[in-house]
Amino acid sequence: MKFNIKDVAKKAEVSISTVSRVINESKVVRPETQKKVIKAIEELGYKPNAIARSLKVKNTKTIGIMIPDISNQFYPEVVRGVEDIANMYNYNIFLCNTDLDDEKEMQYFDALAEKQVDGIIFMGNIVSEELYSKIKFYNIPLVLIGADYEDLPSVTINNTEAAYTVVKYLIEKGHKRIGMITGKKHDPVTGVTRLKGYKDALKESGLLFDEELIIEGGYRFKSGYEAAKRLLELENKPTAIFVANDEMALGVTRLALEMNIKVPEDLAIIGFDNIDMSQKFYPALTTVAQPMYEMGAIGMRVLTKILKDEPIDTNKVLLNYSLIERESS
Amino acid sequence: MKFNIKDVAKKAEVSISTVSRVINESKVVRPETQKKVIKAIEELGYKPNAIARSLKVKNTKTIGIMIPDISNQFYPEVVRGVEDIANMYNYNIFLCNTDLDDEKEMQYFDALAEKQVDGIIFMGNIVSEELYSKIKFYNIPLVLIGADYEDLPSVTINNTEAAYTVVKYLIEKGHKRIGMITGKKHDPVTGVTRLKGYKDALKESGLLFDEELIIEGGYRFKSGYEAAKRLLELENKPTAIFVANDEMALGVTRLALEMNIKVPEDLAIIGFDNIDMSQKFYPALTTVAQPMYEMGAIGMRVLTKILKDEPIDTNKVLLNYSLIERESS
DNA sequence: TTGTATGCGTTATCAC
DNA sequence: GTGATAACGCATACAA
Repeated sequence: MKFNIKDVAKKAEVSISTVSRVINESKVVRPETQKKVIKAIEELGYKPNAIARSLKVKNTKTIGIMIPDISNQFYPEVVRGVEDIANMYNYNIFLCNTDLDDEKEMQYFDALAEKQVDGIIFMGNIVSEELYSKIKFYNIPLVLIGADYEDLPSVTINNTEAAYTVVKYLIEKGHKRIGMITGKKHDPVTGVTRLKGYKDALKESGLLFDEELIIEGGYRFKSGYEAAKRLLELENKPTAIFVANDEMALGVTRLALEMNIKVPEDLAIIGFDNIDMSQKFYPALTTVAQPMYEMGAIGMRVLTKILKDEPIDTNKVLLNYSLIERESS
Repeated sequence: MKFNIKDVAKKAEVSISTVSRVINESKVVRPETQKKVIKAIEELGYKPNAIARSLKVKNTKTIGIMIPDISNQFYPEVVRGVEDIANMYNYNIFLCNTDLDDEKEMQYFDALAEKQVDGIIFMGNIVSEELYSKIKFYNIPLVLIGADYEDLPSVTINNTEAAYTVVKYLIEKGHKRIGMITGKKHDPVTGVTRLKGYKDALKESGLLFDEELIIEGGYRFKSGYEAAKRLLELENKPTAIFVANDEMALGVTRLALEMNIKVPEDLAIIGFDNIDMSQKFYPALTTVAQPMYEMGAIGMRVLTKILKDEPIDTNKVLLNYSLIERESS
């Protein structure tokens, strides 16, 4: 039931080159013969074998996307952006969940390389040196989304500045004790940068930094819930909490609801990411919107340009974030 | 910078067959020569070309997964299940978002077929006849998740029974007027089946069916919100609403919160799916848990069995759902 | 405009 | 235990 180009050639009474030509829409073939061939193709239900083709043409029209975990709220949207653009340019995408695990990242990278992907979209908190040197060695086009490293092409937002904006906004609203639930302290993208923005804003406003108000979170809902509990048990409680991601911020909101704390009157909460649920929660969460779909779409667009050897203006794209004011602040 | 088996052979001073043997861990090769070859491989940083290999061995260790939309709450979890098992058996997966669009489904199917995937995991509300005949014609192993059609292998839950259980539970709690926000009326999996369960429970309890209490929803948050509004504007309001999916049920909850309606005292709400957010929302949502991760994992496991020509007990797997009682009922 | 022949990087069959 | 060599299905340089 599976035919190849030879079968088509025989059926259409032409050579395989001619069949190949009509498949690849070469202009040179006579209309009549083209018709014959197309007829044969349809009658047999023939489909070209992309594997064989790839072997010859040395590209696979396939890219890989490496993300921490598709079942985490944040990533599906960027994957969607990648996919829509990939689809537009006739690429298929390999999905790889790395769980932020170095070893898994290496394994997937190898697998993608062996499967001859034309390029890779990478999301992860850090790029290990080992991975970096592999990327260079095998010379596989790769673009980073949401993180930045060395000379690799990337699309990101300015995290420090965004955090700064948030805290500044809170200060202007009159808050003097502002708590923060951070990402992992050593995480260069959601951890250190956002904390730095927080500190910058405080300093600029002449507020002093109080270590007690900073709690390192673990990104998940529960971790936000528990960090908030600690913050609210302080004698000198914060009147506002800036949380390094929405998932945790929703955990904070949940706790406030349970404890009958009025949001935003008694406690203002601001998150980061603008995940889908942040607007659906009650009260709806004020948050920093990262243009997730766009980050994916633009990342993929950059990749296609690299693949087509088109010149790119910058290989460091910085996208705009925006503070979305909703009910929690 | 890219080497092939020939380069390795030359460097190790053996034939390419020998290199191939060590790569594929054939037992027959002498330890010393094996060492030589491995050394050469490492020195060159050689990676076998999986495309060329596939052409020869006629499998790609690749499967495709077709889902409506990865950025919709429900699917990432099942994709995760698929991926984890796929990974275990050394398969990579092509991700395809179909948006429930027939044409896109066909396009992706063709693309996957051309790329010679070994099998396909399919999620969608219905299987079009055209798609079905293609599946048969090209004879590509495919398993359905969350839906069922003809003789195709599938993994599902008993939707009618689950809906029946929900409504029965509500009736036992004393509710007499129970509203329902359904899926699309013609959707065989979330639409007709769940509505049937609702009707069955009513009938069995001697309650009469009131058309006015049924509203067709559109699956999304907003659609639930608006359907609930209509339900609550009725003179003879329902005291409970059964919603065909969580996303919409959360919309209902949001409305209740805004309208200061006490949940569950004045209005009980029950959803379907047990998406991640349903437990995080306040009040937490009572819902029917579909074992999403398991559906993906088991679906993939069925697929691997088919691919290995192992016997499978049934090609129709029916998984257990469970009613998770939380704060909204 | 069409056909013949070669090779893409592997694996597998057969000798040796 | 190892090495030649013929496929796998296709695209393409070259010949006709």
